[in-house]
Amino acid sequence: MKQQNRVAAVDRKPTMNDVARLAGVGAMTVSRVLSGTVRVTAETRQRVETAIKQLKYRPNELARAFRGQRSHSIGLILPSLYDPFFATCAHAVATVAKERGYSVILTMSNGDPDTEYVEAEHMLERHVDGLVVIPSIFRQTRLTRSLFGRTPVVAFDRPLPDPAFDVVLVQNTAGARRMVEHLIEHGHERIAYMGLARSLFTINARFLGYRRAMRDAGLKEDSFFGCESEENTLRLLAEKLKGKNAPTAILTSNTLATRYVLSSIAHLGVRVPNDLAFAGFDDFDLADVISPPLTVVRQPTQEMGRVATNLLFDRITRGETPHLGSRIVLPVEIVLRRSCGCKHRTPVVIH
Amino acid sequence: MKQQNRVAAVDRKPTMNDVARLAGVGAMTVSRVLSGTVRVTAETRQRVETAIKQLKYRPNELARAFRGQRSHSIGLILPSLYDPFFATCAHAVATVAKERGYSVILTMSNGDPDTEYVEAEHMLERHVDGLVVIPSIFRQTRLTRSLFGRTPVVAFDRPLPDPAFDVVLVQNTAGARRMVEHLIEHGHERIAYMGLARSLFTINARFLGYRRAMRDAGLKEDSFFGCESEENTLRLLAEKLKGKNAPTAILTSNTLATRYVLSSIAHLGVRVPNDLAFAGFDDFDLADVISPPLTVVRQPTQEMGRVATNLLFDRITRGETPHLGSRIVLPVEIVLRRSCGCKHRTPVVIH
DNA sequence: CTGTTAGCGCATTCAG
DNA sequence: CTGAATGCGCTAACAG
Repeated sequence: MKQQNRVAAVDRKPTMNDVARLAGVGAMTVSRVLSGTVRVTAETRQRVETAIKQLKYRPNELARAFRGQRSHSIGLILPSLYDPFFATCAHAVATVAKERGYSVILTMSNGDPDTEYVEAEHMLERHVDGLVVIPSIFRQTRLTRSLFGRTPVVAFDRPLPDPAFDVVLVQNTAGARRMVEHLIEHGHERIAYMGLARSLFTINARFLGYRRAMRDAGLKEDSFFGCESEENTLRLLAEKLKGKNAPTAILTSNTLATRYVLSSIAHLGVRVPNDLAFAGFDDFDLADVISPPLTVVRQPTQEMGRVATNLLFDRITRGETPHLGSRIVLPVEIVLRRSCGCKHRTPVVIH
Repeated sequence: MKQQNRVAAVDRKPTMNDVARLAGVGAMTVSRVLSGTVRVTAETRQRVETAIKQLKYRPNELARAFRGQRSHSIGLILPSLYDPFFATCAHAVATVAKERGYSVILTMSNGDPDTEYVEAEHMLERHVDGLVVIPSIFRQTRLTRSLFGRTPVVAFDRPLPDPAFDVVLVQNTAGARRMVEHLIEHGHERIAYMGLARSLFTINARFLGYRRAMRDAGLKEDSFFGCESEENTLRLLAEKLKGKNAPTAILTSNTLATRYVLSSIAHLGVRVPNDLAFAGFDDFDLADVISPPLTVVRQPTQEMGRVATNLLFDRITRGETPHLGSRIVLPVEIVLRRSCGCKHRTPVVIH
């Protein structure tokens, strides 16, 4: 019976000491070869590298993190991954982290402040070097600066109440406002805003833009924040459309609301844009495939995730936690398709 | 000037020893209070807990993992998070991990075998207790059992070549086959299969189901695997529809292909299901909102992620890495809406 | 019931 | 240029 290679027979994972012994050098020399920070004789390096390969040695990042007071990982807390918007954000964050050689620890808050808090604590226990988070609910979140100590935290998509946190947002208010102005240019005067709970920062910010545009035009606002379910939305839209001051145009607060309204519109047999013009906030994958193609405010989703993560790495690198965080607001685009009444054969993008 | 609380003035994070000192006990006692595995006098426990609160002590999970040879984290490698299908999988995996008190380290392969390999190595360096992965490309993946040593790995959605890996799949072939049979029942004889690259396991498996159904019915197959872009798909569909043996029904391989075909259909002004019946593999959010609502094979996406992750935890708990992995195949459903020619007002789900 | 010792794998500090 | 000692924070094993 052939003897097992002694090397492979070792049960536990090889350590730096194993490598050093095999190469006939000290552990430090191995460490130096690995890190490359200090000069080592070519011949010694060679011996070490051979030993590493022979043992299939892999540095223990856990030990390294433990020792070095730097975990080379960041935390990412999102409400959910079911929403493609959040998933896209996550992709962007993870991509930037990878570029920096960092790992991402992912967790979801489900939009619940308590879960969010507990998960943030877990991240802290894991000694993440920093945290990127899409906060749960503005008025209810338990995330405070003191919770995190010196660990940098960047919020994005939605702000955190404590201004000490950095935050990256998009032009929610301005975007909604411009969209409404466009609808007004189409001649609409009865424009409704349909959204999810106003307690969500983005939904509210967009509403404010809607309201501003309506007021500036001397029009009466007509908004509804109960689009939490398909049923509710259908019921409401049916009512609205039946009334004698029925809206002739609608702006939805986000993709979920858009989806519900779209479904309701189909149920009710309303024709878009003839019976009702329609625009949504947040672009999505099938927006230009459905009929008619949907006019939307497009937010720079990936960009937002990238900017937030880069900002976090700035903080990590500099090691400072300023008293007042940065507030970065990214521009949105208006994508004119046909649901608003435009006749463009292909989308027109306004910056 | 009021003196800063001595406790808060400490710069570094408090350690177990700090707590022990403050409570006037040994570090082990603190450890025991925390773990709760050994009995401690109520009074002592009280003192320790007070000290913990006072110092805002948080156990260092890094040290614990390092010491305990168990990182309490699992790795998750996905091709991408842009695809809502993958994102849904990720959500399921992360949810199960959270239930078990585990962290998830997330990374993307971008469908590239080399990236996948490098990322797997990173996971190993981080000493994840296990790995859940949606592999890149069957014939090209470099993920082998020997790479991982004793670290358990579960593949899902797509298998890995090495049968030593556990894998969780859905009924790709049977699902496609039944869908085609349904199309045949509608009287179609020229049914086309349109898909992405056949090198992808799922796309190929579904094609096999399509082919089987066609052959069993004595029909001629007509398939195309170039739906990698909107342009390609449009060009191809236009050609196909122009030909004298133009298909009267189409089955698409997945949501991306469905999207491209949908867009092409809109461009070409083809009416569904009158001019062309249409069914897709994989349900998606707007499938029942578009017009006509789309008939699809629905796969149990979340369930697949959950099952895979639970299987992984089984392996982790048992500490065994069997020579032959399990192969779990989850059932799919046929969701009959209207694009196939059915008249149902609401979807009919066939199990 | 509680304290002491020791060591997980690595890299900083200090010698040689 | 290289090696030895030391300790990061925690917990198993052993004493007391």
